[in-house]
Order: sequence, then C-alpha cells, then structure tokens
Amino acid sequence: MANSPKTFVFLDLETTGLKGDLPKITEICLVAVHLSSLENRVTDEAGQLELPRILDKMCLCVDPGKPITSYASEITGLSNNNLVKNEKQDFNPCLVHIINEFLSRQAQPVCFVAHNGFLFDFPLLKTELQKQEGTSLTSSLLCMDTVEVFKFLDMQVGIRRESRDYAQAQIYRRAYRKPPQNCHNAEGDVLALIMIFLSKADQILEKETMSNNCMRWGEISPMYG
DNA sequence: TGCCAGGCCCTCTTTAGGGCCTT
Repeated sequence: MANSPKTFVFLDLETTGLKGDLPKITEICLVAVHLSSLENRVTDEAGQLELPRILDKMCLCVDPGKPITSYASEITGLSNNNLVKNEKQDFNPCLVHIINEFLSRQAQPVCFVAHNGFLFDFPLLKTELQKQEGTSLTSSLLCMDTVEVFKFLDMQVGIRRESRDYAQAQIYRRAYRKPPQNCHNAEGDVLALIMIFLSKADQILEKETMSNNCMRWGEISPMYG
C-alpha cells in the first residue's frame, strides 16, 4: 500500500431493512480516530482499554422515504413516524456535502472501517450517493471490513474461520468478556466497532494486514440501483 | 400462489448445499 492511512473513520448505518428490501439509510454515524490514538492506546486503572478522548463524531438521522420494516424499526428504535415527526431530512446533497467536509477535516489519507462493510455498509452508502447527482466521495478513500480483517487475523494463527462467530457483538464479547452497549444505535455500534479494532490494533495496522484487507472506494460496487 | 438478499466461503465439494453477516 503506497500511502498508509493517517485517519480511520469508523462507520455504521441503520437502515430500513436488509438487501432484499432494497434498503435505505435511516441513520449514519461516522467517528474519526487518528492513527496516533490507535497506536498509543489508553487503559483505565484496571488495565482495560478505553476509547480515545480525541474523536470527531457525526451522527445524523435520515428520513428514508420508504417504509421501515417492523424488525428494523424494533431494533433501531427508528420509525417512519418518529423520523417524520422530528422533521428529519432525506438523504440529500447537503448530507453528502457534510460527509465530504467531515472527511476533508481529517488527516489524509482516510480509511473507512465498517463491520461487514464490503457486503453491506459501503455498497449501500454508494447506492445512496449515486442517487445524488454531481456528488461523490473521493475514489482514493480506503475501505476496510472488520469481518474480513478478524477472519484474516485468525487464519494467520491457525484458527479456522468456520469455527468462530464473527458477528460484531461476539467479537466484542471475546475481547472484553462482556456484551457491547447500545447495539443497533448507530453511535453505539460504531463505538463498539472502535473497541474491537483497538483490541487487535497492532495486528490490524501491520502492513500485511492492511494490504490484504483494504479496498479503494472506487472499487466498491453499489448495492442496487 | 407464495416466496423473496446475496456474494462469499467452506466442505462430508466440484453434476451441491449450507451458513454467514449486515438492518
């Protein structure tokens, strides 16, 4: 990899449903962490890893303009009714501008990180962006999927991938011996994602792991549309 | 009519089937 990322932007989307529903985004959360905070980790008095103090955070709710499935509504707490009542805007050029400005404030290059990102978050975000004429993210932006990264790291030490559960909550439990908090709230999921990244940060940041597990934004195909 | 993801990976595979991971 020619240029190693200086900033990792952890990403989570809440949506109206899964792929079969041609989902739309109901909430987006981005949290940027500088490389130095991932390399120089902070622990509490008990020696437990802590979130870095310096975080740039952005969470926005979005009116999807289509029905949210009952299960998605139940787990995320977002309904068509409460999004409309709170007068949330749809996924529009203004939101794309905000995302771009958020990214441009970070030390470059930037790497997106999402759990199952290659199959869900990145393709769906690309679909939503493609609907907005004249808007895009820089194609040189890097993307990493922590499902693939954790499988890669396990394989390196001889753990067979089919012998483990790679759901984010399970990886969190293995690392911290307790369940993550605020699941299916975009910010809660992103903070848990940062914590699982921190638990293996040294290995993830190795050149071999990065070069084997990163794609460029330009290589991501839209989910649909 | 009723049902409905899907690309990827694994293995008791390859003329196939099943599970994963996200909301």
